[in-house]
Formats: sequence, C-alpha cells, structure tokens
Amino acid sequence: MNLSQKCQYGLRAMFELAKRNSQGPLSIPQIAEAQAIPPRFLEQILTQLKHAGYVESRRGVQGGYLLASTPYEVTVGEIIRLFEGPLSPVKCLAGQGGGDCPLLGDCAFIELWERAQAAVEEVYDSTSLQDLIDRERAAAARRTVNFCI
Amino acid sequence: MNLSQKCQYGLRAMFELAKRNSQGPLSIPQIAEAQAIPPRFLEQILTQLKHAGYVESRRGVQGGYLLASTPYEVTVGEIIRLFEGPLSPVKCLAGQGGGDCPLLGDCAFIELWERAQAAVEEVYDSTSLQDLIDRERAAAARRTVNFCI
DNA sequence: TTAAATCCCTAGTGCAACGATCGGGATAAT
DNA sequence: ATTATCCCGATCGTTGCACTAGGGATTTAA
Repeated sequence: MNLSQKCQYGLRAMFELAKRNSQGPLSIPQIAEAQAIPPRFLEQILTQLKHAGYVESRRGVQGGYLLASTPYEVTVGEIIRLFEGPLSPVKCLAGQGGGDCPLLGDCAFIELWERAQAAVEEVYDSTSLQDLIDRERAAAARRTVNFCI
Repeated sequence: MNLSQKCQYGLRAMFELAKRNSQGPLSIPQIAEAQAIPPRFLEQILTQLKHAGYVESRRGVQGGYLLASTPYEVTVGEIIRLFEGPLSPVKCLAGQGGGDCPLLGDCAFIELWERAQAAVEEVYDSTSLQDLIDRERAAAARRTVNFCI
C-alpha cells in the first residue's frame, strides 16, 4: 500500500521539473526548496531518475536537471514503479518466479491480489505529469473563486 | 502497496477458519500447518484478531479458535485494515491530522492518492471470506476439468 | 587560467519496523 | 492430576528506510 518517502520525493521533483519545463535547467537547491526535499537526498533521487532516462543533467554554472521528455509523455505509474518496483500488494505476484509462497498453485488469494493491482495500475498509469499540472491549476482556480465568494 | 507478512498470515488464518467453520474450534497447530504459518507468530496474530472481535477462542483440551461471525459477513478489507491501518498510499491521507506534509493545502497529488485508495478499497471491501471460498472451489473445479481433458 | 557553481560517486549512520522466537502462566476437559 | 490448549509479555536479529557526509569531476564565467 504505502509509497516510500523517496518515491514521493521523486514524484514531486518530476512535477516541479514539469511545471517549470521551459525555464532551462533547475538546480538541486531550487527543486529542493520548492518541494521541501532534503537536498542531499534529492541528489540521489535525481541520479536514479537520470539513470532511468527520465531526466537529463547539465553540469557547471547554470546547470541542473531537465525533463527528458514532455510532461504529457510521463505517467505517474512509471515513476512509482521505478522507485517501488511492481505495483503488486504481495511478493508472489511481483517476482515472476513466484517468490517463496508455500501455497503456490492453489492459493485462494491470487485473483484478489491481481484485481487490487489492476485497480491501482489503472489510476497511476492513466495520470501524466501534465494531468497533475492541470489539476493543480484547476484547484487553484477553485480556491480563488471560493475566496471571492 | 505491499501487505505485510503478518497481514497475509492473518488473512490465511481467517480463510482457514472460514473453510472449516463447522468443524468446531481449530487449534494453532492445525491452522499453522494448513496455511504454512510459523505457530508462535500465528499465536500473536490470532490474539490480535480476537481482540478486534473477529475470532473467539476456547481454552483447554479440544480448544482452539472459531470465527466470531459467518464467512459472508467478514470482508477482506476489514482484516487488512486491522493489520495495516488505513488503505491509503501516503501518510498525509491516513492521519486525520494530515501527518507532517509541508505542502499541506496545495498539494497536486492529493486527488491522485484519494483515487488510488478508493480503487483498492472497492476491491478489498467487496470481497468476503465466503467469496474466497467460492473462488477456490471454482478454481479447483477448473483444474479438474483441465486435467480430464 | 582561475574560481565558482554545479553535478557525480561511494560510503556510512541512526532508527524503527518487521518477522519471528521464547518462557512461563492461566484455564478447561478428561 | 494431567494434559492440551490458549494467554501474556519480553526479546532478538535483520532489514530497509531516510538521510548525511566527503571528496571528486565538469563546465561556465570572469
């Protein structure tokens, strides 16, 4: 069920990069401050995102990180899988070897786990970074209207 | 995402009690063997299930544990919540106090987490122990047919 | 050419949760 | 009285998580 802090930081970093996609590279301190992430920890997270091909980096003065693709192309599901592995509630689904389940074969729960996994995958895989940006804007607009009323 | 081993053991124990509901109390060794659960660990788990009101116990010779209600009345969702707490992917949804999220209020992700939580809740809360028993029987029947063919 | 800003890599650390075990006590049936 | 069972509290080893630290490599700018 639970997503790790690292995964959430990773998503927030990607979100920040997506929001300010046109401003050139964002440095670690910039992202860290905007999204309240410990900077040295963020460094590790960005390295991981880079190795997986989701961001690019520029070194030296004025350097930083950039999205490797557009916010429309990246889904939340991909990022979560990068940090958490398969989105399955139990190990025996995750590992293709079946893990070490002693009830292999006639487990009454497998179908249940598969359905739960499919349900969250539907949500996460159908949401792109751009969707998050759009929703944030919509929420901000709603807040403004409420404030006026 | 992941359910703890303890939670899975708890579900399997409940499932075993449900399957053999009419046979009188099941002892810890009986359940442990049938479901491949370390006996001393199972003891703790059954205690937890008892305190929460899901099972009853009989002491002494011929004692053991019984389901406190019918397999139709208990959902998988309840049991999972007993061991794992709220079915939310992030802390800030789980704690009614909002946890310690520094972005409280204008977080672009909240709606996403709510949707993911609702998706798994739909699956887990709509499955009773009896459903699991029925599905296991159906799966066994399917295997028999395949074997005959 | 030097200096500053930035990313890059490899450890290492403290803590809490998890999975499991242990010892010994209470209770009930025979 | 004996035995089978549950009951309770403590403990223990491992692992993963969240985070910190130190020192190096590049690139731009002055």
